[in-house]
Amino acid sequence: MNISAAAERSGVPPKTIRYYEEIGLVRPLREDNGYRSFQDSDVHKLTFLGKARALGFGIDDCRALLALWEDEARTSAEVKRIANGHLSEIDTKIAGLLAMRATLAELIEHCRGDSRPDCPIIKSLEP
Amino acid sequence: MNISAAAERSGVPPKTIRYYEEIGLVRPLREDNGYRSFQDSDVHKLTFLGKARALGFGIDDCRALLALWEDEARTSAEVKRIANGHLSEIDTKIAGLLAMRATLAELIEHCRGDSRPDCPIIKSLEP
DNA sequence: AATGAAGGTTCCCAAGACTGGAAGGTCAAG
DNA sequence: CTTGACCTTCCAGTCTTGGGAACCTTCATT
Repeated sequence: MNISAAAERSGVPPKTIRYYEEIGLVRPLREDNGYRSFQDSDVHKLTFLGKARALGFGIDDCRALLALWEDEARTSAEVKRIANGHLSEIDTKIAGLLAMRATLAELIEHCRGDSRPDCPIIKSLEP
Repeated sequence: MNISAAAERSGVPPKTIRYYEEIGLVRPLREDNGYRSFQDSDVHKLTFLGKARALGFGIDDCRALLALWEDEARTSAEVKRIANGHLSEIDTKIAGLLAMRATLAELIEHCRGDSRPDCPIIKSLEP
């Protein structure tokens, strides 16, 4: 299977697949002509990676999760540990964004948004 | 005033100040020896930028807000427009993160996290 | 005067995770 | 044989810093 077929089946764009190969996440075989040759197992890995990325896992987490997936002796505790770490990061980001949002929304609420220069948003940024 | 003093007063690190100069957000004068020479107005701008960045505004928004701040003929409507645009982006990000968080939290909840390989988190990533 | 510390300067590299484009090889159909 | 759709590699850019090297200036101390 060529790269575009693998891309279509996995949902991961060709460019990204090449990048994943470059950083060692997948290792497709090569045809005599130099084209990458994807097995079903490669496509499965790519699909796995696509889903993990969609959940926001970073590349390093993806690498670890992929290794665990292929490790029959894995423990669910290790998987859970990684997932919990990622969850914490997400929560931190959400908290930061919510704080920003609250401040910003309040400023916007008090801004008349008319043709005058007077504006609490600008005012809040002033030294 | 040298760069480290300006950094201290504005709260913006020297490296970041140099970057802001590079992209034209501030234009400090230069001493004969080549050192940057910051006026109070430069420090005020940097402080303004620091606050705007802390609210999550992108560099382009910061540039626009800075211009509006210095424009006596500005309209609060224009400021509000930028702020609302940014609020939308924040809301989009929050929504994405909350969706991820919900999925991930549910998976984690159902993962026993023991020494066995069986794991709903990994399972959800499988093709 | 000489020296050393503490500042300043520029420039390059790294991050994360791709994405776009250029230059060129390969393949199947007409 | 040509066309067009693939494929390949390599280079560069994204965005906002942070780290560090190599070098210059200034000031204080020996």
